[in-house]
Amino acid sequence: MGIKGLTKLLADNAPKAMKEHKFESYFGRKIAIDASMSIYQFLIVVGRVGTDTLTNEAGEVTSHLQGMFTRTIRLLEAGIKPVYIFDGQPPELKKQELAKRFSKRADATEDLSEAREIGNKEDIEKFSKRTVKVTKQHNEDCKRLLRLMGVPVIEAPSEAEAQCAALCKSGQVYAVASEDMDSLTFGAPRFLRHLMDPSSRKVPVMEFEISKILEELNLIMDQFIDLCILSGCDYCESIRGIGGQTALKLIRQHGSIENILENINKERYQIPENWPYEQARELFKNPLVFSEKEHPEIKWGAPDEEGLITFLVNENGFNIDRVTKAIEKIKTAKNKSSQGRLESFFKPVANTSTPIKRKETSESAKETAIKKAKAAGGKKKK
DNA sequence: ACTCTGTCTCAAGACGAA
DNA sequence: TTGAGACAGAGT
DNA sequence: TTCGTCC
Repeated sequence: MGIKGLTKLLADNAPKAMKEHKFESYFGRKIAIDASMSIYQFLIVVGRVGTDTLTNEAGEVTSHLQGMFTRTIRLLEAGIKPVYIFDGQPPELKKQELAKRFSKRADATEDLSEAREIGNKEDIEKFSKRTVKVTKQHNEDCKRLLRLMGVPVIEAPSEAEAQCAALCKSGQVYAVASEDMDSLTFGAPRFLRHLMDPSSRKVPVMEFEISKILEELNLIMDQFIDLCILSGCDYCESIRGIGGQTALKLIRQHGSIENILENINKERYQIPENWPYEQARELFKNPLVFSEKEHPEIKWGAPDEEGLITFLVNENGFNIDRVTKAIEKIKTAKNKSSQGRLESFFKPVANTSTPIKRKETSESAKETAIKKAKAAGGKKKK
């Protein structure tokens, strides 16, 4: 779930800390990406018609491979150097949350068989999406694929998001790309949202810098973490009746959760029993991650052409022409970006963030989108 | 009236031929 | 899974 | 731009 409402909270209270950037401006940059999140999305959506997905001869799902393959090529073609981070063991505190998700999936499985009996297509599709789970096998498949592509893979000891943030803190990558706002709470200095979107949608890449967020909110990192816990995170409950806005007010007023608890009206606000906010804070502040020396060196290599053909074509039924063409793309992209990042390419574009709201009424949605795109494009340079 | 929270719903990739 | 948007209801 | 296909 990430941090509840954090995007909106930042848009309202720290708009200058968010900047729009062009996808192309990340040429030559090393970017850390949480793999599980992507795999999950691919399994849900790639090639799905009803309950069917893309599969190989043996009937095993290949949607995640198709998705990971094409997306990674897109990144490489843009000159981006991705490194994928895989999840390890979840922390104890998150187990409760995971248990909830597990039972939801179980419910969905029941709903699914019910829907099957009735034969409602839409329901079948809806419920089957909810039963999707990223398995060990999916993860292993993707690791193998990425290694064959010459793209580095890191297996985190615990939370992938935390490992991503650590890589960014130590300067091994330029930024963390994710849709999960947790990255900021883990202290990723530079965080990108919607990195993958701009191709098909009109959403620009949104870049957050934690230092600017802290500056603009006038908080120190510890207070920001407390703010996130109060707003609602994966590790523990929050206080009913307190959302982002109120949390920010309270943190500004009292400085820490401890002080808030001392001063708050406990008649009005129910503090959860045995509230483990201190442990949650510790998980954000000092998460279990590998240091630079503890994980393999991050290197981008040449693709293993034979290996890719064996894996994708022979084992998973991919079309050989497509794979061959794709390999060519990888090689071309590699040559182009091997000189690294030309700084002259990268003119600092001073663009301010635009608060994102604006309601679109039914039919004019398309038009509005076009107008927006034009307006944004025109404003950027002057 | 206004602000905030909580609950519900929805949609979700990438490509290229037409 | 994730966020966002629309809505209702509670509190100020 | 839209729509069907990828496996």
